[in-house]
Amino acid sequence: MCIYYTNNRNMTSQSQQYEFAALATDVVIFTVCEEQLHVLLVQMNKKPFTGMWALPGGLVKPNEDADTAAKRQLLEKTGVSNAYLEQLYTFSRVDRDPFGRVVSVAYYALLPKKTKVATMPDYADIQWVPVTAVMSLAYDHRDILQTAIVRLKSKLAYTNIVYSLLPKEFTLSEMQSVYELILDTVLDKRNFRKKILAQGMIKKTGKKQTAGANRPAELYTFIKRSVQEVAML
Amino acid sequence: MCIYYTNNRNMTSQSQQYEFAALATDVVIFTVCEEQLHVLLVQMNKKPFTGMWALPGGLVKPNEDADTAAKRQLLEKTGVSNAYLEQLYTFSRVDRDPFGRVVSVAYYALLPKKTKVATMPDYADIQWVPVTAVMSLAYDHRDILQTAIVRLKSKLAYTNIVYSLLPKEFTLSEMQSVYELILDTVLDKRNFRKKILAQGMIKKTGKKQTAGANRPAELYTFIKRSVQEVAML
DNA sequence: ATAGTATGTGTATATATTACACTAATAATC
DNA sequence: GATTATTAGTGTAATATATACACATACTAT
Repeated sequence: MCIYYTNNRNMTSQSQQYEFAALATDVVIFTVCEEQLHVLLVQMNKKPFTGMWALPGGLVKPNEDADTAAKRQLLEKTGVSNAYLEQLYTFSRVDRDPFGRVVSVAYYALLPKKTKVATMPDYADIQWVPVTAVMSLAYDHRDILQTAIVRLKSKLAYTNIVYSLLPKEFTLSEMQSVYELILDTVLDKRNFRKKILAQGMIKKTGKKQTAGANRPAELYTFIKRSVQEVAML
Repeated sequence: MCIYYTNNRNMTSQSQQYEFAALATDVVIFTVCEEQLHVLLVQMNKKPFTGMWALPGGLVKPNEDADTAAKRQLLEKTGVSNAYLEQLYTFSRVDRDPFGRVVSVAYYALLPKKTKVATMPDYADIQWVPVTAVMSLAYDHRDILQTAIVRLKSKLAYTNIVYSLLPKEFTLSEMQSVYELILDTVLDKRNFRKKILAQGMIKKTGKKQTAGANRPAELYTFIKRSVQEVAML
């Protein structure tokens, strides 16, 4: 790494115009609601993507690392600062941005429910969209989204990150439903409960779900809300 | 992403000096030999890291994406062009390079055996080093190596990438030994063979290992040399 | 011929996964 | 207040998977 770098120590981009790329982050923000996996999209109001939808994102600032920039994006768009956020993949196709060389460090975030999002002045619109309803997106954001969905599926199966998609207190049916939606499977209720409870990662709160014209469900909570590598399914 | 970008369309780095980072790749190149996991390191001959060891890497060229740059690094350092190569993580700490803002997209590669490496004119030395013997490294390369080791361990366990660390034809003892070394476990020979053979991913070649003052081992080969997600252990 | 060394193999036990159907608790309706 | 509709909650038997464990085999070197 050093060798190329020292050959180009003056950091102007005049003669070596593309040696230095613009660095951006794009964040795939997921949530589950109404029995569907949703992703937060913004509608662009700048050429050449006017009217098109894209993932929220932006350039990394001089004093930021990519993690910080992604966290900032998440906060600006959702007001949430403590969500699960993980680096996904870096997309660097030379022609991925029509304006020039922009490399994007993509992240994905998981929110416990459809957070109310304020329309930003910089965008035409901002909305939660069911992932099944997402059509074409600006840039290579379709690829980024696809990569995020694959990652989410695999992480759900072998870690406990489901906690980040659930509210603090939740029912076992809600939890099972999250797995079924995202993994696109049907699970046996008794076997699911047996397995999840055997993990020892959740406990009863003692409380029960209030509303509902049927038997009220026990509310559970995660003992630790931190990521652990465990075969959940 | 678009909003910031369009505000800074002129791609000179004069006024917004660090908005545009230098983009580099560093490659953690692994191989197994002499019953140890080895990593390829280069010794630097430029200040301020003169004499220090580092991961092979370099700046991404204008017409390259990060994958291409990593592949080139691997080829330049080892002469190998068909190894397993996977993006690992992007390291972007603001002060990770003493010369300025350099963001590194790290990769890791797996080679079937200790490939002979030619000393490069740009480096003081280049060597295979057992990972247990690696002390401090230049930049944040210690972190990168650590991240790569963690990734390698987990990928070994739930995919078949072990094929990329083995020669075309190999014995079951060799294969078991790779798992034992990297995962730092002891495995039961009969159970290991039962499980691996049950996967149906390898087959006998019919040939036997020649040399050795003992019973010659059957040689096996992978039916497909491509990555599949399978619980191997 | 013998000694040394790594290869190759099977079975019994324990654990984990799967398949499967009814009762319980509540709200809404009559 | 009895009935209906709806989701919650529970156990067992069968199958599949994982584990623990010891000796005969095929070769080289002496």
